[in-house]
Amino acid sequence: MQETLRQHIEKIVPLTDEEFAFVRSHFIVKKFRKRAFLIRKGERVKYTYFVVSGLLKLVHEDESGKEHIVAFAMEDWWESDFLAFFRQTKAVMSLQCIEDTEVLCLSLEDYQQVCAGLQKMEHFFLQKANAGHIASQQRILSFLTSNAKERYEQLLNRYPTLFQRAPKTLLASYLGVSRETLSRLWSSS
Amino acid sequence: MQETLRQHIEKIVPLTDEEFAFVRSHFIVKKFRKRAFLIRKGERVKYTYFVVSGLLKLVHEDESGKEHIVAFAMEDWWESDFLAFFRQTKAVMSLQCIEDTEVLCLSLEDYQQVCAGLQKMEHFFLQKANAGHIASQQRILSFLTSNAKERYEQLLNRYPTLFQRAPKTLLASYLGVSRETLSRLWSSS
DNA sequence: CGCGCGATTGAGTAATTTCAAATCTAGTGG
DNA sequence: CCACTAGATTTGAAATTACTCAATCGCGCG
Repeated sequence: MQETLRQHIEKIVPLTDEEFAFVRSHFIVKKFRKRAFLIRKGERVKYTYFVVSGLLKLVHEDESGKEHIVAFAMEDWWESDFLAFFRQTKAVMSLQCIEDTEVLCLSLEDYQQVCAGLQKMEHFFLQKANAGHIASQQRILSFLTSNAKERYEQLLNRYPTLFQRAPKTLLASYLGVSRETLSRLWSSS
Repeated sequence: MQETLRQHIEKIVPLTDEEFAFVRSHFIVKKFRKRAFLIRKGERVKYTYFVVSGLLKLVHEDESGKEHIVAFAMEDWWESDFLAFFRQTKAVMSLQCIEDTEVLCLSLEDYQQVCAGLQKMEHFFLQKANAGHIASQQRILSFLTSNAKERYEQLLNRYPTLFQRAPKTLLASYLGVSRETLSRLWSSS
């Protein structure tokens, strides 16, 4: 399982065994069952998570109790309520398992120690943060320029397995339309 | 003008005069008139920009020629077509002046040299990238959970000067509604 | 076999868009 | 200082799109 992490990091920065051991020592492994919460809104956000296997949803609940999916997270993704994590405030969103999931957990303190102890890792996280920023901007762009059907196709192109792994209701929530509308768009293509 | 940059950086990492001189030496100053383009879609993206003064829009044009505003950039903001900048590919978006604007330009090579030459600066950019990622996620969240009127109020709360500085058509485009709809929401509050 | 969850379908309603026309405003030249 | 024009904003009305709520369908699991 730690091999997943190592390969993931080495796509960006090569590590010696010793260096990886140092990095690895700051993470702890956790396993969660389907429907379990890694982060609950209102609570403190202890970790940022690297997903080894499984599928998660980052959701925000509005005043009327409706759920909105801000992001999915699958193998090789980092996820958290980043605002709450970095600022050490209460979570605004929840992070919940769609499937049984295994993650590597990194606390803010450990994150800082890894960055401070190994210059390469700060570089790695910079690359990841930039990639995350870019990905979010792409998603904003798709909200502005594409209708729900096009967004649906883009999503499935990028992450074909989601179609099998997540109920359509959740995909609709991610795309920002009702499940009924998604269903209708679906049949009309 | 370079003082603006220094203060901006020192909000996150303190710099000696010498260190700042090193950083500063990698930027070049440019001034643009209202309506001028810093980045044109289809062209190479040479720089990431730090806005010293003025106001910019990052826009994407869809197939039908309609403009969509991905982001505004004002004093103290960093902006670029980051995907194209980091990957050194053709711009998908354009960056254009809404007002006369002064920027500090940083090429990818200089960006890397600054990071490599001064650990603190890599740390600075990491903080900025994380902040940018978080801000984009907040915007996605507002698309999912708020209607156009609420998004409009949130925008004006966060950036009150935009109301004076940008034509309403552009605000509408940023919010993802037609200018007519924005006008109507506006009068009904 | 029947229960329950997810997905679909239908009908009516609400919100948004589009296109067109009317207003308003700031800056310019006379 | 005023009239004029270009750009920005507002308003109106019809058409489209998406939403809600309710009912139905389909399928896997106990």
